[in-house]
This record gives sequence, structure tokens and C-alpha cells, in this order.
Amino acid sequence: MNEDTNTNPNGEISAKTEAFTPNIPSQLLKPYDPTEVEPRVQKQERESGFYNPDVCIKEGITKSDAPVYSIILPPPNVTGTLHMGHALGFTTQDIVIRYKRMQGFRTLWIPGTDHAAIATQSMVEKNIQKAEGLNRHDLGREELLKRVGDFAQQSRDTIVSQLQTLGASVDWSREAFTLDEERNFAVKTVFKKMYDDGLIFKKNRVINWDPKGQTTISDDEIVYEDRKAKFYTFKYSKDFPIAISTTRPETKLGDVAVAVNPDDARYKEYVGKEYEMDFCGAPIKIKIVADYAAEMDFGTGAVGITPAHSMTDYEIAQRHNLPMIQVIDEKARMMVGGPEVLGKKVVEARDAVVLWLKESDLLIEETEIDQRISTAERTGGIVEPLPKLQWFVAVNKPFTLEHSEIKGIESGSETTLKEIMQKAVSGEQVEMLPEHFLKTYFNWIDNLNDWCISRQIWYGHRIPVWYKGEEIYCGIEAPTGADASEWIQDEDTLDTWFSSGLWSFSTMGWPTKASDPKSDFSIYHPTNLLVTGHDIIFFWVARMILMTGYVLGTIPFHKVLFTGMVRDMKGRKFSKTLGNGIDPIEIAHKFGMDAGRMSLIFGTAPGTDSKIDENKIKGYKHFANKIWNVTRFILTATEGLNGTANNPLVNFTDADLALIEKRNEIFKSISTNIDNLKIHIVAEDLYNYTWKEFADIILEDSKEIFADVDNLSAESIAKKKSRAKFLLETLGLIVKTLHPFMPHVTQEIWSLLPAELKTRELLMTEKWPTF
RNA sequence: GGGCGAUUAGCUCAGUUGGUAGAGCAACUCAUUUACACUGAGAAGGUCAGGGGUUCGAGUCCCUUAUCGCCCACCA
Repeated sequence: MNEDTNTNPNGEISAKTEAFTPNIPSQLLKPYDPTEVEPRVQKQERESGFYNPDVCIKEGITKSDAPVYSIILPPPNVTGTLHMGHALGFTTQDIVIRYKRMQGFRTLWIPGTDHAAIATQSMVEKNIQKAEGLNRHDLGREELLKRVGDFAQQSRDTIVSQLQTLGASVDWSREAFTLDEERNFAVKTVFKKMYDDGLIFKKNRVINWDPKGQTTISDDEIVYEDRKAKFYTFKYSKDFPIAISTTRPETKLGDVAVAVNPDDARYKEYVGKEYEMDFCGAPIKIKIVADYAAEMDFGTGAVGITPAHSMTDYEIAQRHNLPMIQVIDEKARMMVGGPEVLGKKVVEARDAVVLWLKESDLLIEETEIDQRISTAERTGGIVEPLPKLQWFVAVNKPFTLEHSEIKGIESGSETTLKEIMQKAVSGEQVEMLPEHFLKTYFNWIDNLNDWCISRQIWYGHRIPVWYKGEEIYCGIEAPTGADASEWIQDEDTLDTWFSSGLWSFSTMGWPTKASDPKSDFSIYHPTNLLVTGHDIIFFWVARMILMTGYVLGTIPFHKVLFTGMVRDMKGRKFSKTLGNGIDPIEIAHKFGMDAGRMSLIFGTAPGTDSKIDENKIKGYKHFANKIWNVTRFILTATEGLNGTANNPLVNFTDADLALIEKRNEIFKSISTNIDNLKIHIVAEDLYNYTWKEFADIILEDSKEIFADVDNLSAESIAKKKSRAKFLLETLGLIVKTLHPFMPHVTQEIWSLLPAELKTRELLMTEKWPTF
């Protein structure tokens, strides 16, 4: 909008536009311009302070004893910026929170960002490597942390402005970050509690090592890639009685056993025997063991056991008390063997071992098979299982839960973290939508193993454990006293999901204000709703249930709504590597954010994937303009009939009463549908009524009534007044109910409507209509 | 191998507890400078993947087959 145009809705009409309809606000005379209106409305709303429930109470918008409705925003990673997938979830939350706020609930929606440990550090490291040719060790811990911190700050700033562009009515005064001081205190507090309860322990185990990121990762951070691989069948030596098969001959330098099925007649006679030999320059000692893990039908029916470099082999080795010999180091290089393999990368060593097998006449067969290889989610590095001393959370270990509000677990009774996760959901205290995700959830829990939480990176919550020789100290603060300087803190940091798991209560003042009845924690926890993508059901949803159950004996949220993935037109996921992400800000510039919001919601059933299509967004830009023009028409047509709206002295005609009945029938279902999170249905109902019924039929029909300007008969005037009242009131109704979906255009129209329709200037604080 | 989901108009998808098949976009015909061309009216388009069952009645519930997608898990 240019400077010459009058932007004051209630002000005087500027000279430039007075020629036509002088009493209609000038901005209405032009097509709706979201790029001008949206930032202005966002600013107005934000500066009002009403995103903050405390302000709402202070200003009398919300009663202090009103029922509570709270949502925590799933904190976006500071690795980058928001795309339309985020926008779908955030719009859904905004719709619900605006609706609840208008209904008079004491609503709180807390924003924040996630430090995303590995993801962020590896991204910054990559950038530095590219620009300066330096690695993290060249920079040192302090300098790297500073660089990563700066990057995170920038990213956070972008995310904030994107959220504002989206029109998200989050309470900025409560913004949190998973790695800020308050959250760090919560993390240390929980860590210590778990440590003292014996649920956090340190152990030398085979873990998933990411040679690229130089850190361990959890089972859930692995993604699989299908590849073709060579499958080699061979014998360790000429004298060895059994042939085995493998895709990774280089690991066989670390073999300690061959497992055969106890029922396998072919190998029965060898079980228990031991063989010693040289394998490609490494002395190995192989024991034949019987174990049902070996399948008779697969390969030769015999498995070479490499306890140090395979999870399953490690488990088999445990059962048979076999030693563990590490032959691959953290850089994925061979630690043993003859000169042809020693020090070589695993891939090169593989070729060398195969060549040695051929030359030694031990290779029996070489075939091609499909194989799934494990890669690290964040760096893409091929995961190398290897033994390492790491921190774990024990999910199956019994402990006493002092306080429990979880159905099926008594206060003071013995339970496990796994049981907490199961009972919180099976007792229906936590609901999931769509319901079928319950099966996914339980299926995951059934197969759950201990959670490896330590990471060998610097960006994150440092493990609150100190060492002095053989002594170990776990505490919230470093040990003090005369020998304070002799204590050395653990170098590792925690899995980012450890801190995310506390998010529902760490954002609300826990633990420092937990006992204060006026704290956010006392008022707003547990939260009512979590809206998130189903891709993080294990990472985050399950971990929040675990942490909240363990720490508080309660649930983090009553309901989880899983949104589907928003994909591009080719059906691909948005990803940084594909570069197909769409910035919501781009949509706002092109079509307006209201249109973007509607296009995400409309026709998208909860949990189902959707495709983003500019044509679709354009349709809702047209819709915004349609309501705009409807407003113009009504204000023009009812000019001179001021004061009809909400005026009890104006009686409705029978025709208009019929229109009201039909209208109310449609609007009646809206609240229930939003309560049941069927917001896509509501969007459709509002769209259809507004356009197909109100504009196309009722407005067209009204033209005839108002066209009859010279007829001053009582009957004609009564008819005009009745229709004017109906149109104005219905417009008010449409604008109110549409506000959660399209907050900007509705607010702008609201500011133009006659005073008798309004009780407040800001639509977001208006009372939600009831029927 | 186990689990989950999808299959509805040319395309993208809705379709609440079973009760006469819906929208947007595209395409077709017509109208119109109108509150709005970011428009209106109209027509066209479907054996609801196939088969079987329950029911007075099935897109919806049950069984089965096929195709596609996703998740989990041991294939050494």
C-alpha cells in the first residue's frame, strides 16, 4: 500500500479516492493485498501482547480461573530454516490455539528452537572445512563452539521471522532453546537423578560408530540404504572344516568363533572344537559354537562370529563367553593383519583380503546379493559397529517410581522406563491421532534396547560427570574443594533427544519453579496437544513420554496429532540435499500467508501426506480476495442502514430467518470439528458456505432488495433493514470463525466492520460464536 | 520376514457413527465490466483397484487378491 492511501480504517477518506463511494474505507476499493496487510497485522497482534496469557488475564480478555489449554511448539532444529512441512504443523497448532483463546481458555503456546547437536555441528564443520580448510581440532573446542553458536543464533533468528510471517500466535516472552542455561540445568538435574537411580550407566559395548562424524549414534539415528554387494564364501584356512560366507571379509580378522545351528547334522561333530591359524597376516583362534541364531538354510549354515564389529555377533558372543577383538579403528582403518591390510581403509582392506583368499585358494564362491547398509542419518557416513565405552539409559532395568499418576503404575512401585512408555499410552492417558500410530508406537517399544546417549561431539549438553583417577563424580555442578582442579569433566555431550525429551516441562520452569503454584509448570503442565510429524514418533514423542513419566510420574501431553509429510509435486520429501524446500516466506510474498495456510489445511486429513501445489495456493488467494469483495459489497449496500447489526429493534423477515436457520446449522458443527481436530473439514465448510452459499446465492439475491432505492414503503425498508442486519452479522460470524485459519485478512476486514458488531478491536481476542 | 497405510472424476485429494458419490484445479459451453476477471451460470466427467461376504442398504464393516508407498527387524 502506498503512502497516499488512508490506512486508518475508521479515519477520513483521502482525496484520491473520494470520487466513487465516499463512505467506504479507501483500501477496500482495491483488490486485497496480503503483502501489505499481513506484516502490519502480525505486528499489531504481537505488540498487543495478547499472545501472552498473562497479558490476556491482566487486560480482562481471559478470566484467571478459565480452563487451561497449552501447546508446546515442536522446536525446529537450528540447522536451517522452516519449510512447508513445518508450516503445516504450526498452522494446525495456531488454528487450535486461536480457537481456544477466542473461546476464553487460558491459552499458552510456547515457541523455541532445538540445538540439534550432531546435525548442527556437522553442518558448521562442513562449512568451515569448505571455506577455510580447517577441521574441528584445528579450531579447538572453544572456538568451534563459538562458531556453532553463532550459526545457531542466525538460524534461530531466521526461524523466528518465519514463524512471525506464518502468523503463529506463540508467546515470544517464553521462548526457549534446548541448549540455554535453564534447559541445561534441567538436563543436568535429570541426568543426575537417572544416574543415582542406576538408570544411566557406562559400559563397553558394541555401538554404532559414525566414522564421518566421529561419534556414536543411537539405533534410531541409522538410516538404511539398499545396495548390491559381493557375498564371499570361503574357509579360514585349508584345514578348517567349515566354510562361511560374508559381505565383509576384512572383519573376519576379528573372528573368534563360528556359530552353527544346534540341529544342523552337518556340523554337529565340530561343535566345541577350537582351531588356530593365520588369516591374512592376523593370528586368529576360532571356536565352533552351537547357537540358534545360525540359520541352516542361509549360506553355508555357518556364521563367522565377529563380536567387536557386529551387534548380533556381539550378542552371540555374550552367550558363549567369547572374547572380543577389535580390528577396525575409529577412522574405519584396519588395526591388525599383514602389510597388505594393516592401516588400510575397510573398503581397500576388503579387496586385499579377497585377493589373499584367492591366492591362498580359500575362496569358494563369489556371488552378488542385495544388502542394506547402515548409514548415519546426519552425516551419511557408513556406520561401523565397534566396541566403545559409552553412556546408556537402561530401559528394562527395574527402579522405584516414587510418584505416579500413570494408570497401571502405583506410586512407590517398581517399574521400568519401557513400562512407563507402554502404560502411559495403553491407559489412554495419551491419545494418538490417527490411531494407527499406536501400533507403530507399541511395536517400537517391544523391540527397544538401551539408549546410547553419549556423543563424541562438542556442541551439546556436556555430561555432568567428573573423573579423578579411578573416582567418578556425577553432579549438577563440578566438584568443589581443595582438589577441585584435579577433577576432569567427561568430554562427551548428550544425544540431542535427551534434552528434547524434557521439553514439555523444561520450558515451563522445571525444576526451579516446580513447586510454585503460580509457575507455568503448575498451571500449564501437562500440555493438551502435541502436533508433530510422524517421522519423530520414536525420537521425540516416545522420549518425552519416557522422560515425563520418569521425572514427574505423569504425561507430557494428552493428545498427539501426527501430521503427514508435505511433499513436492513429484512426491518427494523436502530435503536440503535435493534443494526442493519451499520457504513459507516465499509463499507469503507470492500469494499471502493466509492462502498458504489454507492450502496446507484444506483437503489434508490428519496423518496423510500431501503435495504442495502453487495452483492450489492460488485458489485460496482468490478466496481471501473473495471475502474482501464480499465485505466491500456488504458495506456499500448497507450504507445508510447504519446500526442495524445486533440491533434488537430490527426484526428479521421470514426469508432471512430461514437463511439464519440454514446458516446456523452449518456453523453448529464447526466447534466440535475443531475440538476433534478435524480442521480440514472446518476449512472446507467455511469455504463452501462463504463462497457458494453466502456470496454466490445470498449476495446475488440481496442485490434485488437493495437496488430498489427509491421505494420508501415501510415494507421495503423493513426488508432492507432485515437483510442488512443478516448480511452484517453473518459477515461478522464468517470473519470470526475463519480467523484461526486466515488471521490476517480476517483481522483487516474486522477493522473495517461497523462498531456494533465488535466488542474488541483485535479479532484474536473476540469471543468465539456459539449456537 | 513382520507391521502400517494408500488405491474414489483427466490431475491433487475430501468423504465423521453404514443411508441418493463431493471439492479444488484442468478441460468444455455460455454470460458479463460486475462487490469481485483473483467473476458468474451451466453441462460433462465415477462398476469408489479386483473378487467374495455381512446387511433392507457398503466408498464406509469383515475376508481375500493385486499394485504402490512407508516403518521396523536377523539374512551372516
